Amino acid sequence: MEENIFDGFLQVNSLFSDKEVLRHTHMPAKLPHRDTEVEAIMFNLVEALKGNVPSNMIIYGPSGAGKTAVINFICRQLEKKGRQIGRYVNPVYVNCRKIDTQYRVLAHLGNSLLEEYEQEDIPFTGWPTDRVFSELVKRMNLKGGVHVLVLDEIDHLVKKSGDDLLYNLTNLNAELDEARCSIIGISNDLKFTGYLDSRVRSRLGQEDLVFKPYNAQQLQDILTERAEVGILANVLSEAVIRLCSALAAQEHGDARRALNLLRVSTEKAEQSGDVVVLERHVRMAQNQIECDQITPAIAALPSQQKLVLFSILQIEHQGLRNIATGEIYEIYKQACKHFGNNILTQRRLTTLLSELDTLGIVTAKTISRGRYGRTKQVNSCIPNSIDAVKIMIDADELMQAVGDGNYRLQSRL
DNA sequence: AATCCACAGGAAGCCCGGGAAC
DNA sequence: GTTCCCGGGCTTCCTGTGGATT
Repeated sequence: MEENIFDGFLQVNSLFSDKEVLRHTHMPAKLPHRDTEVEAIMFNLVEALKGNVPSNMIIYGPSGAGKTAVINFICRQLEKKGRQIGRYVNPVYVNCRKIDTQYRVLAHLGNSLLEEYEQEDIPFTGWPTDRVFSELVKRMNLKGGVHVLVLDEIDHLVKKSGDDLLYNLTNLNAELDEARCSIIGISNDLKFTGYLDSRVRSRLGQEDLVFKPYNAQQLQDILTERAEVGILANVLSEAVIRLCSALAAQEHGDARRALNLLRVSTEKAEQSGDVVVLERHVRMAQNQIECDQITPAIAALPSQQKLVLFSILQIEHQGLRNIATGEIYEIYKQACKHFGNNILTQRRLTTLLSELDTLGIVTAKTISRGRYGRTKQVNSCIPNSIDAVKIMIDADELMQAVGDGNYRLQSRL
């Protein structure tokens, strides 16, 4: 038979029985260690099934604490039950990190109510916002019932574009006569209501719920349960599961991270032709996950942001750490000249720097050096195994300029 | 205790491209 | 076509500030 490059890989015996189960997007039939949270939310949302309006809620908790999973789980059940008993309950989920302006959230909500009425799509731009809003009201009234609006990562939207949207949405019930709605906000930031107008705060935060991060033991339970379904028997030792749980527990109890770790570790074992997962596979997986996250993030950076990162790396290349904003700006200007880019203001650079910080590519801590002023103290956090400069240059036409720039920091000579 | 550095980061506004409405 | 609106990227102008130094 003719040889094919896939042959060797096909013959490898998979260690998985169902890999999907190990993805965080997979919805298990029950959610371990979240009983009280599920109950609290259900207790409120059951009002929708009785024809009343549930209270608005805010749900807090760090990433990977199961907030989104719990809400999605309940919403599915809610919708199903509603259909069974002939009450129209319509949960709509919006991720405010992806859909991050007032206009787009309203348009998304409006378009999710489209199907049966042959209305037009609300265009992604063009209309005045208040027209989108009244169109949304119209459609909700046409549908009737109770609409449960889930706004995930709501703190992100509020920080970016203020609380106008929430002001309007919490006022929705005053505009609706044939339908009712209630709002569930999900936030990573415990202090996020501080950014809200007091009226919005009181209307939105009728009920709060805080998700605590999972501890190592709870993560272990979650992993064990998923592994029973997703991974073949005798592939995993208890020690491996305990290690994955412990590592993820250090990362503020992130269940998503724990699942990834377990899945990738098993993949690593599979690739090395082993039939059991060992501790070293977990270490490999940890590395892999880190690289997988950061490489595309760097490649996808806008050119100007690449130049900022490039400047930081140039300075670090000279063996310096804890770089000040002014120093970065100095090198950044040289880099712009070298690559023939226009130079942005230092104010703009500050913002770009903060964005790199939130992306987790650098850490930028504002410190005071007393008489020598306040500044950000910047360090890159890219693992050594990644050649960030090469990634950026490969991914960007504007950075293909030839020759070595000779970057010098006057201030530290 | 007062000063003062080197910035942080908010506010407003400009310009542009994309699109709707008239 | 003109005129409206949104949002992103950016500049300008500005006020605020922690703590070493005076």
